[in-house]
Amino acid sequence: MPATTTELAKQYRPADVEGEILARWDDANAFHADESAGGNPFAVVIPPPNVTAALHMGHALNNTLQDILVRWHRMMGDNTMWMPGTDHAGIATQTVVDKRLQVEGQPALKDYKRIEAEGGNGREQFIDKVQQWKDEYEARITDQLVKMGCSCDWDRQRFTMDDVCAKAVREAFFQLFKDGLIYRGKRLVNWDPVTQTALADDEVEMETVDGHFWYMKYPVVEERDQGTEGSSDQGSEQSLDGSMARSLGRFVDTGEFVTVATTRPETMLGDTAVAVNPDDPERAKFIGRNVRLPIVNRIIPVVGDDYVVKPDPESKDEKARFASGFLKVTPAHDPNDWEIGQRHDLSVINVMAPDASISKDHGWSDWDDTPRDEFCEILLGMDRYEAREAIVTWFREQGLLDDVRPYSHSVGHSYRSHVPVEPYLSDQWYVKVTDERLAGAALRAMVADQRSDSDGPIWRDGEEERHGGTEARRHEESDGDGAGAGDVNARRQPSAGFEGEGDPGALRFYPARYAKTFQSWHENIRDWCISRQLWWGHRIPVWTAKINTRSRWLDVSKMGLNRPTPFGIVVAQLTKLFDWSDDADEAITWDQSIPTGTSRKDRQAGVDESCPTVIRICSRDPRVDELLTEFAKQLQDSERGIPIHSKFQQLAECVTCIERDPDVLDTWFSSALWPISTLGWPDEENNAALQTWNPSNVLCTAREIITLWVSRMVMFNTYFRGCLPFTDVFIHAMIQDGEGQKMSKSLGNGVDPLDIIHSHGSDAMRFTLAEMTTHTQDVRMPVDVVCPHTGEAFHPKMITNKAGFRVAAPVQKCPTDGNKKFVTGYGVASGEAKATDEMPQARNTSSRFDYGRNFANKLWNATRFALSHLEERHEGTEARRDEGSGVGGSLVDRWILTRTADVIAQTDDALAKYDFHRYAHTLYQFIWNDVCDWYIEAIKPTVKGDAGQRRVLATVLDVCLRLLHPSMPFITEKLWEHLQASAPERGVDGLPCEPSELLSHAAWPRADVALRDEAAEDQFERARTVVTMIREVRAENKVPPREKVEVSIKLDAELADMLRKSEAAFTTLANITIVAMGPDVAKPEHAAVVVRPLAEVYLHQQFDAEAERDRLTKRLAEVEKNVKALSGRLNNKGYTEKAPEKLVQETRDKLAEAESEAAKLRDRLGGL
RNA sequence: GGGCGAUUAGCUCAGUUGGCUAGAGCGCUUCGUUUACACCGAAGAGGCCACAGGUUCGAGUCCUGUAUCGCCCACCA
Repeated sequence: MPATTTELAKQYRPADVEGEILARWDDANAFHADESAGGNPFAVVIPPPNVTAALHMGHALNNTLQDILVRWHRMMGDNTMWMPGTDHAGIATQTVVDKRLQVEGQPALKDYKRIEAEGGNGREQFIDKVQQWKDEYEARITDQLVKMGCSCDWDRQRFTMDDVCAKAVREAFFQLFKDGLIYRGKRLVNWDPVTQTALADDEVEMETVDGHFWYMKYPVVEERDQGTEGSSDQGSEQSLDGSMARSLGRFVDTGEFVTVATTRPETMLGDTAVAVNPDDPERAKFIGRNVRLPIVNRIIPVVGDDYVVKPDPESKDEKARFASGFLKVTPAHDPNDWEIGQRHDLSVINVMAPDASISKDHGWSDWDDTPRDEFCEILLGMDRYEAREAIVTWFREQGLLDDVRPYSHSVGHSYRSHVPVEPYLSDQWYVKVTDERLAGAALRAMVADQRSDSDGPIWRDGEEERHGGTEARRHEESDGDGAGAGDVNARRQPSAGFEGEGDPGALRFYPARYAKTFQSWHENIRDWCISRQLWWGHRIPVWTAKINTRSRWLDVSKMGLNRPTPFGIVVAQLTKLFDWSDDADEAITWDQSIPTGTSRKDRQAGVDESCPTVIRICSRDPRVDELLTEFAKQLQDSERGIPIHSKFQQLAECVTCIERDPDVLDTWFSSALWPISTLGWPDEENNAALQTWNPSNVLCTAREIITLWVSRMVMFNTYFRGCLPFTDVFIHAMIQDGEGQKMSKSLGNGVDPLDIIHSHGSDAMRFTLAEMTTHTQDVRMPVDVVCPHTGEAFHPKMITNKAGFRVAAPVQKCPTDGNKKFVTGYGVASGEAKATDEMPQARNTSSRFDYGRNFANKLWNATRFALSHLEERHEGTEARRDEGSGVGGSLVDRWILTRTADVIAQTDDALAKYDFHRYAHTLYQFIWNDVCDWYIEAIKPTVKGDAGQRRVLATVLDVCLRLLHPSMPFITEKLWEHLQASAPERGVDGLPCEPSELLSHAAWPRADVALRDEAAEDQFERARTVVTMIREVRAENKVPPREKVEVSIKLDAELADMLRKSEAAFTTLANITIVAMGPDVAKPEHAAVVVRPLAEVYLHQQFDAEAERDRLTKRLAEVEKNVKALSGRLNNKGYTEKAPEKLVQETRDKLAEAESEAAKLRDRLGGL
């Protein structure tokens, strides 16, 4: 295509270029990777953005950095694949959609829940609504990524809930279940009593609340028929038993009291112990005794637990100042108490209904067994805060309230309903990540030099005991395989990519400090709750069947089965139906359910392990779900007398009821599989993509996600494939606003990348983001607004909002026309202002991106200049390499080539270390200062007639475009097209420039060491110094820049010779005519003088005594200061004796030079 | 409460094993529209490197402590 500089606008206009370049890449399917292509594999998986919202600046940063790495490796010839996709983001998306439905006045979640409860398909209907949202935002996110220039393999785009990923999720769940690493257990969840759902931890907002500490007295009791002393030993054991409480009559108050301190008196109804610190000298003696819980009259033990803070009124620790030393233990309503309960095997008594009112019907297991006061019944049905008032009043009236002290503390609130969350006991699914095979494997995955061994053994014994994985352990034992890590690896299929870099033990963090976060997380990890009471997500593939206890054993032998268990019967039936033949073990597994009481005693009550009443079935075969759905329906129908289909009859004899688990999996479960699910795992056979690109090479992410995501990917990838998900983890900074606040939707300070692309262009955004990326944690980006009336960008008027954040005032005035107004992102987000036709919403922008925009424009114009000269080769001055002056023969040419070679090396080094700042900064300085300010200026007088020089120019430009392409893909691709047309022959010895249709596919530059020319660098440096001297004296003497002046220069012969060789360049740069130059040049009359060690420059006919005296005096002061510092250093004996000789010699040389210059300056001053 | 980071020019930030006469971009001052670029060029001004101790011949850089800001984790006695 004919391309001439006339086509290039005087200014770079991104909007004119970006669309066209995107189309070219698209036409060429430029970023599609072929797994069979060979070469070093290089893979990156995108951290899949949530489909909750459009991308913001943090995503722009994250994806820019990935794209830089990906484009770099693609150009280096690696088999490069960047996997794009999005995350379904369970609760966040469900909530956002629910909110939108509410705002739009449409049926919302609660309506669909009602439909579902009434037997309709509310669940499906609601999921459809979420699906619509997902489609909309997935498209929007993809559009944003495309417009940012992300070179993802769009043919492979995935979504965490698409079929491919769902298959992986199901398989992973099945395997973990089968291996005893998934279990069902009780846990306190963050319960929102208003919306009546569990909340994830990150959906809980901490707010400081002014409350009180109440000090309540519990009477100490002892058994009547024993002495007053030493009754404790057997009492504590037995008091756990409900039968003990029934015989309260055996206990009498001793008249002693213990005083517990609490911020939540209402939970005392559920107390099952009082704890004291065993090291507490005053109170430890109570351990083993019992107290009577007032109101309820439950007899509860005093236990010793070092969690309890010892009281100390002088302590810095607020808790110690407020503590009474006795801690009431309410396992059902406090997470810490739950832990204490686990340690001491305490009963768990839940005294609240899901709406957080006091209730006896949700786990108040000893309601009928305690001789409670009548007052207890009055409390039933009260809201938790009413109950608090009532209970405090009761204690006061009974004289049992010791004290009340004001106390402010932080309390978790629901981000949805804004009420305090209630820790609430419920059944949940867990992954036993505390297992050696998971957390242990994650620790072993770390590269040795980043792992600190400070905290004893990597794996601590007895961990699972503390975190309550009892059921899972039992299962493991019953399976009898007790699979250790070696076992796991043994049955994994080894794959081509497993050796070397991807081996466990190769995981490395950049910057290294984040390895610590990773390590300590795994050393203190708790089992992972993976069930969520939501609709949007991967549904848990488990069916719960109730066993017909009457018939279950009778017919087993007659049925001819070799599995005399209810599970065996189910399997036998399903095997027949699905023709699994001998592979049933591979297709289906089960978990004998234990009634989910919470103390060991509860669990044991009435449970005969050989005769479970309920089994949980998990299958890796999705067809089972369809079949069991049908079966479940038939079972229901059969209650209405409809006969069961013959194929289900045998099943129906042993199963009375079956239903699918209603919960979905935590979003992070599918995210944890992302590196393998996207590549088609679990299919290993003939799956070249998986073999090639797993492990991938680097994960780029923000640090907040190390625990949530990185950890789990490492554990799962290691467990399922025996290799790492990636070898490098690069953690980049978080972008804050100009006030140092996190960017967030609610503050309206988030910036849409498309807004920046609109105001500055994609390349400018990317390059600036790269330049901002240092190895610190956070970077600030002041946010400006663009007046929608005039397009003017300015810093908005800020206010402090109610929560104390600095935000843009909701309504702003146009800076040029005060009558026109507009609203800001904060105004809209906070609901304080609404966008209208007269008052539209402003786009955000930031002047930070001027840096990249100006640089893009500089590159654009430098290229325009270069191309206008390169085209002239058509006019008959056809160049052959090494002809005439020779390629790179002149000093400036040799200099720019050696600089180019140096910059290539620096660029490689920076990128290899994920040092994006240095990458961008190096190129910025090189292109702007070296290429534009010096090289191009220097060659202006000669380039037209010097074909060799044009070759160098074309080569340097070529290399600049290649090096810059990863960060500025659009402008460089566009300019590449023109360069191809104007100068198809490029490259010099030692720096080949192989042609390529697309710059995206061009080879990464590689320079021969022979191109390095230290002499040229040194010589050019001296020439540059002389030019700068001349410019300085010109400016001081107010010589207009365009005026050519006559100059004589006194310098040594070698330098004079060199400058004469490059005279055209030299005189152009300084805009001078040389009158005389050499060691013997004398100062002419009426000449201005500038003196440096290197040379003395005389500006003819510019003598101005005053300016001269000023300049020389000023310089002399500087030099004298320097002399003083240098000689001071040399006079220090310690320095000359201990510092390296080379350094000392350098100092001596510098001093000599400075002294010589000082002498000359004094001489000149004397001559004035 | 535990952990991590930051504090360097008016602003946003570099400064890699201690050797610094401390740098960049923006902003500011002076000059300038010579045909690549005013999103530009030339020349300049501007810093007790948060504070206090220590190690060292030598500290922006290493150690200890203090202050302020930010982030992550934990946290309802």
